[in-house]
Amino acid sequence: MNQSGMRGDRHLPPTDPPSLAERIRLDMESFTPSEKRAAHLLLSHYPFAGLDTVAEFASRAGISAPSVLRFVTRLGFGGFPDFQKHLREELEAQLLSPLAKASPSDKGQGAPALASFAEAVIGNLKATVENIAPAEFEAVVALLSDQRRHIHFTGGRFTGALARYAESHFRIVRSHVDFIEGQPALWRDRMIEIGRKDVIVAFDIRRYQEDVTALCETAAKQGATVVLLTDPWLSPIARVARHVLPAHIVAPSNWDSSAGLLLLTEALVATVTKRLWETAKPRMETVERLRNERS
Amino acid sequence: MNQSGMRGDRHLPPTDPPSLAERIRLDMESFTPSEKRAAHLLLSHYPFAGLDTVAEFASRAGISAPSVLRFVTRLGFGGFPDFQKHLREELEAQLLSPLAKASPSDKGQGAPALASFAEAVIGNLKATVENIAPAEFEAVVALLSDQRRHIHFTGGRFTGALARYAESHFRIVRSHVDFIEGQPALWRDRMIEIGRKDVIVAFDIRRYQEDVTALCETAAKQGATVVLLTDPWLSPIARVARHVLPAHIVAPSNWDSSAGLLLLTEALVATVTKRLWETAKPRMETVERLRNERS
DNA sequence: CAAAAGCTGTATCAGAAATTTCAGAACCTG
DNA sequence: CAGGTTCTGAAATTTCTGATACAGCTTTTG
Repeated sequence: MNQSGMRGDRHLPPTDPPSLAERIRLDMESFTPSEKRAAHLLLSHYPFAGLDTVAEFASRAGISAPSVLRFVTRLGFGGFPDFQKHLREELEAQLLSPLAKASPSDKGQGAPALASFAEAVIGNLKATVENIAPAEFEAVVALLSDQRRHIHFTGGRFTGALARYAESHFRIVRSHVDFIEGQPALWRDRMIEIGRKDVIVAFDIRRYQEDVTALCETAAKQGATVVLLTDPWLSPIARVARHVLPAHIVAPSNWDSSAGLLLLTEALVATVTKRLWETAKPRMETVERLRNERS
Repeated sequence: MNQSGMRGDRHLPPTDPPSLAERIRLDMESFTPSEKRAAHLLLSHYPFAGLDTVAEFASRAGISAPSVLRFVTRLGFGGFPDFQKHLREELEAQLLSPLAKASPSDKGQGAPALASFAEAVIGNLKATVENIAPAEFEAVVALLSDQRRHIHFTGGRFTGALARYAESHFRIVRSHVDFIEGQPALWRDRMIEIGRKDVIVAFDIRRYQEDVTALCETAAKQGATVVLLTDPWLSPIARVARHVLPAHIVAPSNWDSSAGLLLLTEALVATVTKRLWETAKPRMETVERLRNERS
């Protein structure tokens, strides 16, 4: 009986308002390239991007005005004013309704995976922030803001990318910054130069890598200050580290998430940049100028 | 010259949002009768009543269009468009930061900086997830799960680290994975081998890098499929990209945050790993065994 | 590889919207 | 109640926006 009902309830979204944004996401495939640009712009600043003029919208999206018009026409509106009116009404309805926020549970295949993954990552970030001792964070900032010291970044097979990311930013903010490959053969020789004025910033999460540990132990033995970014179970490097910043890493995946480590890294970059602004600003301008000249 | 502080607009109240509505309430007495009607209409449906046309607003308020114009002029705006723009911006600011109550008070201490930074990053992640088209994400997963294709990762000076991060994971999950340096000299030769069966996954956010764009354009010209992870303003690579995944990147820093890109990367890794589990599992075990043997 | 179809931007136009002008109405003020 | 001031709206004016036609280009298809 009632066959339609059987499959129907699997497709009909239980959520009330068939938001325009949702429709756009679903139809994204059928759009032409420039329509996709318009769609992305609109979704990224939904719905405010659409409340400006056609010219403004087109300019921001990097397409021409007629393309914008064709876009809104394809969405089923009679014209741009119609489109704007819809956005305003939707916005008003949404703003006046009490919750309305947490609804958009998309049905598709990819979305739930992405959404739940994101949720887990966000949980990690919150937990990470709460478990960082302010004094510890501040101490690391002070260390990295000391221009007389040399800063060396290193990491394991996955976290090495984060170390590189950190290095590529700090290299611009201040001098005496470099990256050390994890393989012993690559750093054994350089260890002769590591001393009391050096800082090793190591990234290491579980499946702790022996070569990174060895590097840090050697450096510490020579008097270097070791800063460790790791997981809550603490890499063995913690034994020789002056400062430890742990991040939560568990995600619904076969892999650990490094988002917390990235958060700490970026927060350190941001804070140190502000603290060294007087000297960092001219450096950044110079770098920018050199880049432009080259091209 | 240029004595800061002389500017007239310095009398900003210490309280955060000097909402227009508040000002109108305070100045209500000084309005003329028809201006009061305009003010009441605006406040009763704030701010949506002001987003319509002058004629509409005048009609609803029961006054004439010129009276509306005089009203907004008296409020200090250069014209009706200015007035509307202000309303939109105020609305957007209010809607986008239901969390960001604490304004970026740069007290310099470490912990608040970390907390507010984390809040911004979390906001970015949420916005990123909401603006990703499920079909787009799914399409990319399918592409990266196709074992017959070759996957190449690349990125700019900062995002290159993310590309490496992605590569170091996918390399273990499946075969035919590599990393391409951004510098043209390093990839020109390899381009000869790029064809229809190749997939280029490019990371590129603003200050878009010309060499990465050139790489993708060349690859696309040879028939490769280009996947782009970028910011909401879309790297020029979007022109040749089959799929685009934009991530929000604005943070209270002099630098952009790549957390959204990392989230997408890790979500892709997690999903593809699950999909290829049959073949990925033995691969991962083998990798693990080889690592242990070596040490 | 050629033809067809589709997509996109430039140039242009029509029309609507905001703004100004100005004369009359309402309201004080003495 | 007359003179002056302020306020208001109809109509004229100007600005600017959204819409369209068309041609070049890219991609697809046979």
